[in-house]
Amino acid sequence: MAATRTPRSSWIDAGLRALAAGGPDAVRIEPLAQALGVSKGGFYWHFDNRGALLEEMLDAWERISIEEAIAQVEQEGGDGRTRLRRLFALASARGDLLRIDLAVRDWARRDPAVAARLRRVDNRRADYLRALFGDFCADEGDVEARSLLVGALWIGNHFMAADHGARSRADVLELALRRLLA
Amino acid sequence: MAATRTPRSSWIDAGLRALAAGGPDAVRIEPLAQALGVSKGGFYWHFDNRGALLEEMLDAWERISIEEAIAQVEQEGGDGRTRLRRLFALASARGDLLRIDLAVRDWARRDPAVAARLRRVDNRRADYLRALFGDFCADEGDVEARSLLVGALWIGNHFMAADHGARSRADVLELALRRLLA
DNA sequence: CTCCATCCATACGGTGCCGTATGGAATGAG
DNA sequence: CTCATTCCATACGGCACCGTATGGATGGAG
Repeated sequence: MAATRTPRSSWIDAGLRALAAGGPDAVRIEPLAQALGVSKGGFYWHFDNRGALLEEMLDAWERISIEEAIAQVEQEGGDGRTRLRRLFALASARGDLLRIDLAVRDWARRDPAVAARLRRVDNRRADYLRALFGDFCADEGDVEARSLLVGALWIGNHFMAADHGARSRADVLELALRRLLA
Repeated sequence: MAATRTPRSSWIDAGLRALAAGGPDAVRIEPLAQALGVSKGGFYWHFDNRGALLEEMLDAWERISIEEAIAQVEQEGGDGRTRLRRLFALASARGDLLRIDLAVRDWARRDPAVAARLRRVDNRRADYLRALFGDFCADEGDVEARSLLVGALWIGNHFMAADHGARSRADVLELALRRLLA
């Protein structure tokens, strides 16, 4: 075992940054190498090709996303409502993860393999949401509808650009969230 | 005036198709020409460069989106609730327009000029939503929250991949929509 | 110190696309 | 028919990136 100057993880991290900034088409080897201050020589020692990097980027994203959800579960408690609030706040706080998440979601619309990964992650998150809503909602259909609505609110918020007069987007978001937690 | 074998609109339409299928990076001149069965020779007669095509594509999208909204308004009537239902159904029906819309939304996250256009379109749509919800909602904050929620539901739905057990996505969507129209 | 695994620089050929130049084909006006 | 306008084919130079090949550099194991 010798040293590891620019390990795999460096390439994956840089790739995820590029993905967040410009989508999958922006993940190019030579610019990545330049951003890391090296030449692309080492890249092809770590990875077979560009596709292999994309795969491992998605692996990392999937793992992080699930760990993240588990970390939410194991957070200090509270009832369903307060935990939902904390979840929503934390999900918006990690801006870097959020941007990766949004990029992957758009990517999934074009690539079935990515869509399958997204499905796994979203099913995990949906399970968690169902559990939290189930804490204070009796009807199962209601739980399902509210889970979809908070998910859509969280995602859709970042894909809409409308103004709200005197109110800020955060204000309206708060109003909407309050509706869903009623 | 001579003939117009492959007019501007052909290039714009083809560009919008490519945009819907693969995002802005997928709008390349030479593949577009091949798809149209011509060489790229004519393209550079119509347009200065690739950027000019992207601009005109966005012009067309913006115009269509607003006309589309106006067409909804001038549809045969009904109260706010039924018109909201019709709006939601029609917005999902035009799959080609929907895919362009989603692509533009992701694009807007990276390009401020696109974001400005999206803002114009979304403000128009938000105005319409406000008017419809105002038909049966007294509280103004409630109107604002519901408008954001239906918008987010419509968009977010296409960026989420979760399953819902026995229920189909359409079922849950119906449940969520019913909640918002209550 | 030696040696080997690890990582990097450089150079190369290949590909796909951009934008330009130039000559020509098609089409309606007169 | 004549002719100018409109559109297209082809060829070209340039650029950015991919993936490969090859020869090192670097640093820990022994």
